Amino acid sequence: MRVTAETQAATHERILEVAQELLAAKGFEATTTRDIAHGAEIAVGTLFNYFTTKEAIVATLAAEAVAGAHRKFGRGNFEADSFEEELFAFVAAGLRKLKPLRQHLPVVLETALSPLVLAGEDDGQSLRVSHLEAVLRLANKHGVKDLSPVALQIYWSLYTGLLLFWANDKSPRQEDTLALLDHSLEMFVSWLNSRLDDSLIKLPNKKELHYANHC
Amino acid sequence: MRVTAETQAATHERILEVAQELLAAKGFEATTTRDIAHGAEIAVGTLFNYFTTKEAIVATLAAEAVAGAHRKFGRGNFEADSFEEELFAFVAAGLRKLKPLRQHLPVVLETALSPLVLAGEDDGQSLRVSHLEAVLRLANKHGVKDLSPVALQIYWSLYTGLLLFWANDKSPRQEDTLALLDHSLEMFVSWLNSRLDDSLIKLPNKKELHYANHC
DNA sequence: ACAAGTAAGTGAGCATGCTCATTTTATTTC
DNA sequence: GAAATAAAATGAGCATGCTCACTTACTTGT
Repeated sequence: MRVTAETQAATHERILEVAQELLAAKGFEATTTRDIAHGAEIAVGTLFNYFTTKEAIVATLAAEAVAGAHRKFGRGNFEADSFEEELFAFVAAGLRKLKPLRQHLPVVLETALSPLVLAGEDDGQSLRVSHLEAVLRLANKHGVKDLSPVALQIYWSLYTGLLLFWANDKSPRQEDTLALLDHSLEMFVSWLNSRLDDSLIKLPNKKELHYANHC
Repeated sequence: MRVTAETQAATHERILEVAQELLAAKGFEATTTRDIAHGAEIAVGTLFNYFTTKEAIVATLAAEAVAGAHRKFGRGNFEADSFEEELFAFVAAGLRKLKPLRQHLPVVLETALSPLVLAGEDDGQSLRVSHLEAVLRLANKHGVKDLSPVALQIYWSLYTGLLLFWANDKSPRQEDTLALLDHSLEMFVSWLNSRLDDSLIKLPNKKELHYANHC
């Protein structure tokens, strides 16, 4: 069984390699599951023993690509700039790793990047969860304690919007995407700070007010 | 030919009606294009003379659903609250119209809701473009002049993030979504205001600084 | 009134993502 | 080492989104 386990890991890896090559060469639509299976020298049925859907393969590629960046920033041995600047560096590092998949990210938006998708999913959710965990670690490191679920969701909106924009960014070196990231984070972080201030001054929470009659 | 034109419009409408019924009854995946064609009493080929893809049908349903809200707020005869409150009411009105399609919105995220998708698309882009145009009108009405492309893109990130969240919102009356909307808009509008202030005080534009070496 | 031309309709058929009953391979038991 | 058992691989086949060569229906010119 040990031999089998190693073989399985090798097959898993081979599938991902072949998929990445074909994806880069022909794009997502033109790359059929038969192609991938053939390239990995397995049957189609075997392919689906390793990945539940074609999109899951891309999701896994994306998750593995950014895993490095997550680990690097998770160790916390990065020089401590401001929260905003470190967050910027973190996201930018993730983008660099994701570059080969740039144009194929929209196809995983629905599953891997969607918020609140039914839990239990293997590789899809890992991208979202591990990214948000890394953001939380960065926040805590800079004294921004316990981001609320709403704050995390807003961050996720901005992040997925950035990825979608990036996928279609035609500017020469994707500098438009970096500008968008810069402004998004500036807005997000200063909003976080203003909320911290509010809670210190203990202003009455008025957020219930003007959506009560819009339900 | 006039008779034909009317017939076409009727067929177009019948397709949408049938699609909406089947979608509500069985969901997007379980509703086949053969089902829709059969329900509309046309051949499958005819269906694809009217809509380029299955998703385009949903996109059209969504676009038509929100058209009413767009027109209402476009007329500008709405009592003038603050920009933030009117924007909230605008988006909330859109959500109410979209309610029957709530769970099916993710499938059009890739196409209809994606930013910068190659122009020329019929119904998909119309949702994005007309929504942003309505937001621009609201902004101008409240003295927020000429939202920059970046600001619009950030708004779109927040809006699509909201729709994705809404599609999976399990809270009894989707109050979580409204809370998310409230916070998103509060952050967005106060960020807009702070940018207005900045440009008045003519601070040197520092936005190029810290992403220059992250490309 | 008829022929020619044009636009819309049609559905058999294709491509492809995914399944599942069957076969093959690996491991354990005696 | 043979039989039994478990696990993994297999690929024919299914479902379905979409196409396209052909048919049908209607308009126009004479």
